[in-house]
Amino acid sequence: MKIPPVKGTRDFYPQEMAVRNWIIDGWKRVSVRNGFEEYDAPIFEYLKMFQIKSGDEIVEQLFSLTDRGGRELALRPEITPSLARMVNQRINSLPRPIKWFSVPRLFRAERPQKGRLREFFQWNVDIIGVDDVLADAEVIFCALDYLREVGLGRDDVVVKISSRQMLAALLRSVGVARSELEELYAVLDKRNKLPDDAFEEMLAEKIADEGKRRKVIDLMSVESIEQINELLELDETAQESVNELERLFELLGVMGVAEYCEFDIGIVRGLAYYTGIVYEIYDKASELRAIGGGGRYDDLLKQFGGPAIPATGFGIGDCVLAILLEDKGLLERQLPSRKLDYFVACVDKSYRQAAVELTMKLRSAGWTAGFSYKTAKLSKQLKEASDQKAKKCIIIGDEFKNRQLVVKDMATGEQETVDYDKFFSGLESKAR
RNA sequence: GUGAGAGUAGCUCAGAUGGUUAGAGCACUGGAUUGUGGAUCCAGGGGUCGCGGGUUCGAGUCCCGUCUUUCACCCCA
Repeated sequence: MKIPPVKGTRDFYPQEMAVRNWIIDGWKRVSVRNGFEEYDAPIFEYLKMFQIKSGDEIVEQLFSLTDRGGRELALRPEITPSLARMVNQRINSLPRPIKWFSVPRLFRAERPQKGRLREFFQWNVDIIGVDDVLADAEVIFCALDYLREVGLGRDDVVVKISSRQMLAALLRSVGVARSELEELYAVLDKRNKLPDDAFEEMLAEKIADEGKRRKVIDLMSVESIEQINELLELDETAQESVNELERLFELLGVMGVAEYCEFDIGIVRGLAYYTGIVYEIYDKASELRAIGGGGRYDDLLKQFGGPAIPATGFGIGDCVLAILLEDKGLLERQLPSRKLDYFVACVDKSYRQAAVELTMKLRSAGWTAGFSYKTAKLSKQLKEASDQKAKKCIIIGDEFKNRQLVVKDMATGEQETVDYDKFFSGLESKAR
């Protein structure tokens, strides 16, 4: 009976595994050099943990189960709640700022489509305990540091940035009630995803008043922070958040990544918990869904039963990123790394044991070494050596009776006969 | 959850109007070559044609269902 892979999952053959490792190793390396420490949490949590933040709607999109003790659990669809829990548990003993990252494997029971699967990896980088917009700039830099390193330039990716707090203040100043904001965000989030008339139609369902609606549409059409000043009289909160955004762009300039960043008032994020700066990372051609996104979530730890501590961070998934990297031709070189330092061949069955023994000696000395399961035909063994990308091939033949080996350089084809003991004394000094 | 397209060997795909034993290239295994690899040539293995049901003397081909997949919508943490 053939059992197929589960819907929305991937098998990682060595080829795909090499790509996955390359992506994740890059995430980790960049996180560490930006001063972040790695953490992780269980792959399943109490179901209710994921309901706190997002409500019952989210439950439909979770893989959930009841264990034998009757506990209602769910495979994690994100790691931020676990992060909040972990930080809250030790909030009084953790030195601040808390700069942590993680590469969790996540699960969402959605219908798979381009760039979205049911099981995936996500790079999460967060700074907890810093109010300053400098922290937002630092995590954005961290994301760009990675993207730049793997070869994505300013013609490939863009970070679109706005501020929830500013948007809220501006909407209130044009007459939108505080209680209407939440629902409106969902519509405004579509601003960049819909044609103008469809967007306006959708907006009309939320805002009946023509004049008020016009003002919102005008507001959502601004293309720069300066334009906001021209369009509206700013109250104190609005001015504060505009200043904050301006400072963020200034800092991104200092960090040398300004050309990757642009203001876009249409960035709202679907998620309710964002409180300040929000951003999404897109491919420049905007052909794919968002590569990642993030923002400030100053109230989240409190919602999870902790003190009110400011926090900011982002997440980047592996699916869209891999598609973009593939499109840009940046994955071609990521092949499985089965590269042998030495391949040990023997010309005759009688030398087989010597070949095995020699191979193990090489391995113990720290070299990557292999031998063939075939003993017939040297030519076959040499073919196997080149298939496995061996740098050198050691041939054990009749010279071995005089304790000598033939060492062949597979790249140049040159070979020399060397004394067995000399070969090993030379090797060990090299390995150190 | 809604809508549309697709499913033949590990991969890419042939297989008019239903008709004997379902093919090719690549990949894989072996040989040509008993102490010298990447090439070439030759040979071989590999398929319940996604699965189930129906129509028919006969189904890879037509019909229905189902699963998977792709794309879009919903949603996007």
